[in-house]
Amino acid sequence: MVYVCLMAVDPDHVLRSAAALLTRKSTATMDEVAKAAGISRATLHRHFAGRDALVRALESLGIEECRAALDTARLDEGTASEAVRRLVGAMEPAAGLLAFLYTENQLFEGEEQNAGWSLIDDRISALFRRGQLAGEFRIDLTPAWLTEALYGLMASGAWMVHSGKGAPKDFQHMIVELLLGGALRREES
Amino acid sequence: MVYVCLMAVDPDHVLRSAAALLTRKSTATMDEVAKAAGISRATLHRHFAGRDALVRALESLGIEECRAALDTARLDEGTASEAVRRLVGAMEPAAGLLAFLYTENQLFEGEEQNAGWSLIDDRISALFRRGQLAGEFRIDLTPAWLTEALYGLMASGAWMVHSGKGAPKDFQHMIVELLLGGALRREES
DNA sequence: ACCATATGAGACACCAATGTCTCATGCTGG
DNA sequence: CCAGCATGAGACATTGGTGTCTCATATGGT
Repeated sequence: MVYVCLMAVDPDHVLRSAAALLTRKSTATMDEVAKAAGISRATLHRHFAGRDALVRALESLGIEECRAALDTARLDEGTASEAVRRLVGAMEPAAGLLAFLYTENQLFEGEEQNAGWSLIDDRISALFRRGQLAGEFRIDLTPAWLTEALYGLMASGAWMVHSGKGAPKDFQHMIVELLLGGALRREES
Repeated sequence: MVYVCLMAVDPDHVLRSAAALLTRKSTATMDEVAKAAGISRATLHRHFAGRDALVRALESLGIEECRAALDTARLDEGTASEAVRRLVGAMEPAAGLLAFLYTENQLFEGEEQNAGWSLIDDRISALFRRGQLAGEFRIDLTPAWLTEALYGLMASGAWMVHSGKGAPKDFQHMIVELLLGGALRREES
């Protein structure tokens, strides 16, 4: 007879609470993370061996959300511009978590889970490359740089929204318009 | 009789060493910082009361470098586009330090030294606003967002160079072209 | 009703980094 | 040469966070 999850704590809920907290305060202690999730530190420790394990799990969550966003954005359909717009919209909910991981991962430099990120980078880079081949995007900016810039702009956008200096509803527009159109005004609308 | 700095350690040299190190490893200990500067931890501690004081000093250094970059870029001269290009070029040496402070300052949220940053933000925002008033920049992206985006792109650029995925010589071009022109290809060259 | 399991609360040792101290050793100016 | 001071090295206590443990309790299945 197998006893499955009696008063089980939802690990996903814990992860999302942790993500929300660490997004705001990246140095939050295990105790704070536990309180934020509404559980005790002991229980938190039962589900995640330690802080490293927690961050790893958060990284996996981030990778998974990115993958899901990439899927729902259907990068192969329509013009590359439209795909970029969909992508930014789909990734918006994960922007805060990504910003946290973006700054945290410099510590795990040259580690293992980079494979997961590489896949995501590749898919985004491929999108920009598709736009270049279609004559839609300029070719003097490498897909790798455009990908990195997309991350940076999403982090800036998330920071702007989080600090109250920008409205969440403008998130997608701000990023897409700047990334694709740039700051220069165009005569041809 | 006043004895002035006999075997004095150059505080500026210490700060720059610390900046270079913390740019790469933001969690470096005081011991590592001291070793990087070629001094003992005791001496480091004599010059900077603690880690907080060190970070504060680094923040002041960053503010000062930004101010200097703003001055040398002569934001009032020529077109706003040219001024932006000069600004990015002038700020490039400080990009790594800025990226470090950018992630570190979320801890000192709502503190005092923000006044220094506000001045810098204002000058950059004013530049973008000037470009808008001159009909050079589009008006649907706020100066505040353009400023934030500039920071984000510089951080991404610094990361790209630091990780070896991009050449330092491309730093200015990558950022300015994307920020001003965007990713879309233009028929009118 | 009973038992198995997960949880909460707390105690505990441990570790890394910090901050403070002392002392010996240099160097520099007079 | 000598006095004075900054430095380097190291010892030391302290702190904050972590990881592990135990025990009491509540809950859900049988």
